[in-house]
Amino acid sequence: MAYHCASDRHVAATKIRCGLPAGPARRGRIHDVDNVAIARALVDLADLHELGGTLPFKVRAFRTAARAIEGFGGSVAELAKKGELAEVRGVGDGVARRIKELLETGKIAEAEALRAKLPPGLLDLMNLPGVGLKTAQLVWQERGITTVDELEKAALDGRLRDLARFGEKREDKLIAAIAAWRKRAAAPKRRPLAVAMLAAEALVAEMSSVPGVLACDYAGSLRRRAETVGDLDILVAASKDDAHAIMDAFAALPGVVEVLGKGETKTSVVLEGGMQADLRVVPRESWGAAMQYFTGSKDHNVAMRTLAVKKKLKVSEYGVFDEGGAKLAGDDEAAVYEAIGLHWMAPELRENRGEIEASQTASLPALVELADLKGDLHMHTTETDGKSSLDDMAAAAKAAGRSYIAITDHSETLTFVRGMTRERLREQKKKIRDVEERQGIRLFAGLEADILADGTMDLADHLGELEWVVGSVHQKLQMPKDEMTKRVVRAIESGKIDCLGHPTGRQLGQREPSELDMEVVMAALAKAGVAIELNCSPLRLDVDEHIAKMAREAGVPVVLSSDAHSVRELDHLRYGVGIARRAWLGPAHVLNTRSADELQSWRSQRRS
DNA sequence: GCCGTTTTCGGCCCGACTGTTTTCAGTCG
Repeated sequence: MAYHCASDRHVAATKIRCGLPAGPARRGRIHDVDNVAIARALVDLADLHELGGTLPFKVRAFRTAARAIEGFGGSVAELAKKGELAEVRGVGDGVARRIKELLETGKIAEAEALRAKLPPGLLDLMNLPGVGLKTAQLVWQERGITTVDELEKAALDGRLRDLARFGEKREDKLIAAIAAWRKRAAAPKRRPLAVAMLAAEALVAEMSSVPGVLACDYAGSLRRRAETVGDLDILVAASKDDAHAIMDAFAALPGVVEVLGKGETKTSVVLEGGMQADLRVVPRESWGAAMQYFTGSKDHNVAMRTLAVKKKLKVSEYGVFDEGGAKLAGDDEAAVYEAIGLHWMAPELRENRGEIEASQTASLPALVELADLKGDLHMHTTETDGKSSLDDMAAAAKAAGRSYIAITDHSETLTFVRGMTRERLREQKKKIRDVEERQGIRLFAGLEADILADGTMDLADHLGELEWVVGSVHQKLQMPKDEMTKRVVRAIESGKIDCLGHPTGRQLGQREPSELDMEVVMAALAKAGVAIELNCSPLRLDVDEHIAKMAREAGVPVVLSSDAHSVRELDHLRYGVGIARRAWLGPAHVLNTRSADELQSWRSQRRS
């Protein structure tokens, strides 16, 4: 969905009740109102103002602030306590005042007052595709319709067709839109990065072989490597004469279950599994400008265009134009940036989090790349819950370009995966030496040792014999924040682990992260000289980009690990690289960009 | 309501598609 990935609609459509979290254990802890809840309250406020006829720019300001808060790294509630809300770009005095009220009282009186004036259900109408402010107001005022159910009934009865700018066709469309909306409401809205990437890569491969296609690639939040992706944006460069046939080919691809719309430049389809994909056909000479435009993010593009306007230039998906309409750039993405006085920026940086300023001053960071990763320090074998043998993992890792790996099966406590005992670890170490020699890749005899409930380490007296130890929490993930923080800090301070594995335990769309005071954990890591894992498994991506950024700022080395349970999963590293780049990590911030020898010397330095 | 190489007022991103019109409003991305 182009640069609207974190769209206002998305936030609004997945509304949750905002206010104080329920339950005796958390009562009164106002700082638990998180960024997402604050953002949703502001989107609600924007919707209410919009329906109430408030000035559009004021409505937009609330939405901008909501987006900024949703994407903000730290805790906005903490900032509010310190009176530093102005640190968030897009939050001024007005929004700060409303946030404070929300945190103190659990609601915004202004929103409640507006809501009281409006019939309940009206906001839901605006979440329907094709229904915006004007239509919602129209059906409410002219037909007294305030709920989706009423709207559906009116459309089925043919009671809408006489309204201004309505007709039979629109009625039919609305009925279909409501059905689709109901269906979608039951399905997950955003997919993990890996799911989206595999689908997009398949689409790009198919479209690349269609006659007339000069170039094809994906853009959108996927190109920016957001951890979850809403819609896919596929771009094709082609001449106008071929556009029609290319659209037909796209709509007829295997895996397409529904065509939502088809025009000269854009076709939208729904794929099996419910994901939406949009194809744009652009002229060859606009390829760079189109890639730039449809990669987003929205905030990045707005900031970039605002800069262009100041220089009396106009930027669109067709190019950069001067006042006289002369085209300055378009076919090449880097040239588009250069035309407005900026350096090209990696897509992962394009979130309007300082990258434009960095580009202006030529201080953009050099970002880590997959090829920089010399080793992979977390993987499993058939010895515990892996699906591939030690031999196969070593061979596959070498083939993938790694020069060393750590074998880190689970520890004894995890009985349900036949966790490793001391004896089996000693046996495995011998085998590792043998495989190492035969396969010609450096192997570290390691372990993913469990951090027990009290913060002590499983097999604690054996860890000193190992060459790489990942310490991870696998059980009792739901501890209260204070206890969990103490538990993890104790493990870090034990001197027995090299890296904290999947630190929050989250699984995208499946399991919420454990409650953890990350600032305390990060300080402990920095002090003890222990690394933090960015687990690249597409279901985890743990830690996220915000925590990875904290690590960079705290000087804590980050380890990008596949956590592979089969040879195929060694490929997971590429997803984590995207997250690391979004956190502005360079090769120097990532520990496994170092050689095996350098890694060992890092380890021994710490242990001395 | 926010913000500043246009700086405390006066701006605030731009184009395609759809369904309704017969020149365009509304919606979306």
